[in-house]
Amino acid sequence: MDNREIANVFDEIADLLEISGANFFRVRAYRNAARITRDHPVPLSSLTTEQLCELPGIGEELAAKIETLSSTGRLPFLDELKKKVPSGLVELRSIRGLGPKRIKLLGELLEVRDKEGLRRAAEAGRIRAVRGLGAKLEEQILHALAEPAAQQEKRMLYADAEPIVNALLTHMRKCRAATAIDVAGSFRRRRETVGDIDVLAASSKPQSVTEQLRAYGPVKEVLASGETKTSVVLADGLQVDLRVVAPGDFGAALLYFTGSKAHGIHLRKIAQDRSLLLNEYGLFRGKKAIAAADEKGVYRALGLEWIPPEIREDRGEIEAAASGKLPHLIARKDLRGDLHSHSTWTDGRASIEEMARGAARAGLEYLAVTDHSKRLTMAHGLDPKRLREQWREIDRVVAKVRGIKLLRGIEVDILEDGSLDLPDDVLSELDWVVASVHYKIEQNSRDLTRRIVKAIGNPNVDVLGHPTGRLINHRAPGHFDLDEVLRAARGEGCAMEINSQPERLDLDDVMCIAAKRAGVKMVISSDAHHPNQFAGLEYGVNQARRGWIESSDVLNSRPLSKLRQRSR
DNA sequence: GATCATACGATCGTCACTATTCATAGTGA
Repeated sequence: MDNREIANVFDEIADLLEISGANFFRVRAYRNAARITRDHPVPLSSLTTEQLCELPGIGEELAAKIETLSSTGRLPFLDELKKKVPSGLVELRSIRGLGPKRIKLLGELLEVRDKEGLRRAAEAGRIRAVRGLGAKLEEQILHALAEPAAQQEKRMLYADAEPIVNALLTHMRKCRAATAIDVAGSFRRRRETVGDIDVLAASSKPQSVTEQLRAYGPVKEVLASGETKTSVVLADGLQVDLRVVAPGDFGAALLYFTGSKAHGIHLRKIAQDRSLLLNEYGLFRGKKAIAAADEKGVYRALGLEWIPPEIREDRGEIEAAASGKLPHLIARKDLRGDLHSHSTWTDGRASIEEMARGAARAGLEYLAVTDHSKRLTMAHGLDPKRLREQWREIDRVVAKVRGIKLLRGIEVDILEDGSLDLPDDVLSELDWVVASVHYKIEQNSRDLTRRIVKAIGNPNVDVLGHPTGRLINHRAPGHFDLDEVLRAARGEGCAMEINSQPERLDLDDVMCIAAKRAGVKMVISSDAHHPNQFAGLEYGVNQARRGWIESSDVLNSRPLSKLRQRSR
């Protein structure tokens, strides 16, 4: 089992323990372990018991469970737990108003086992009869059960949320009573998906700000609305949480609501160690606020440099900030070129000339035209003959379009046995070769690892394209031994792509950290199929920043002359 | 379940909002 799978087991245990009424802190220990496991850049199966116990939050008990899972892929403890708790109860957590206590109660008193049982109980009016519950909750439950299932769970892609957030902020900023309006939460941390939108306002008249949100056109439903806190649901299903604080508290509140949760908890612990109290209103010594108005001031008062939101995940950034060793995260302006793009020669929607002009408009100095190879028949992949014809077209565009250099490239398919879809003599004539897996990605880990390592070993290959092949919310990442692939990439001087397509963002943040540790260079690519997709490089940069990536880690932050000088 | 450290047993983040029991428990963030 790899780290992700172990993390999923710990989350499952936490879910089951929670509704079986276990100690709250025991549940939290499992959730914490899940996070640590998921975030760890090295396979836990490669660590000794002592090394596992050194991880903060992992003790003897959890270390033993990690070892059992790594070696056998099973955990008797989980199997036992599953026998005791009906699995249908877990999904009731997605219903607003139902937490562990009430679910346990419903299970015991009304013999509810799943959503269907809950529906029957609610329709029969048996929920309102339970002491502590009432008619309001019963209505709320029926309302939630009537929602289409698809809308309930999925997190929205960052790129899809972006225009919604921008429109919302524009509306909120029209409110005169607010001196500042900003977005916090996972959106501010630039996570690849967002669950809800946290909006923070500074105002001495919270009522006016609350009214501004409630009057927003797209608001479909008001979930809760108090003096300083309001939650609404927009027509597209996205939840918005508004918090209003006094202008003097804005920095502390922004820090608090940006999260992540783990980052905040760690900061508050540092505050405690210094006999201070940190909450959303400020950093206090006794009753005296020593910092609150701006984020930088709060970090400074805790002895820390300001930490960019993208890396606030408690993955070592606080220790780095304490010792002045924060990374200088890459920015969009650092990118000088784009090394993955398509044209109408295969599945792109614009000509090479249009793509070249679009790249120039996006401020890029060079662009690799990397259409598909012949195996990808549905994209009309190129064979050697058509590829050579394409070079003449590239030469024609180079002569015509100023301000951008074009590279002859290919996105060559990695075939099932790890060989490439074009002969070496053709590949060796190209300026830039992206090698990608496009089919049979679901093969077992051993075969997929061998396949990728073999492709990386071809000296013509410059970068591994969208390494895991995942599509967020649609296709799970391919299963391979990341360590082994990174070792091969390091040895062969092959880079890893960070694909900027919003549903790919592949490598993900944790894998970026692993690649950097392994000494592998990266390439942030648009994979643009249309000129308007060069703007999407921003999403790849976001992901890279979340993965602690600096300009020096990224090949296409170099000028073209330096890119070509790299040694293999 | 992990961590700290009067080395066994206490502590683990904090706060707003809602519903119902109208002072408190549960939830959600």
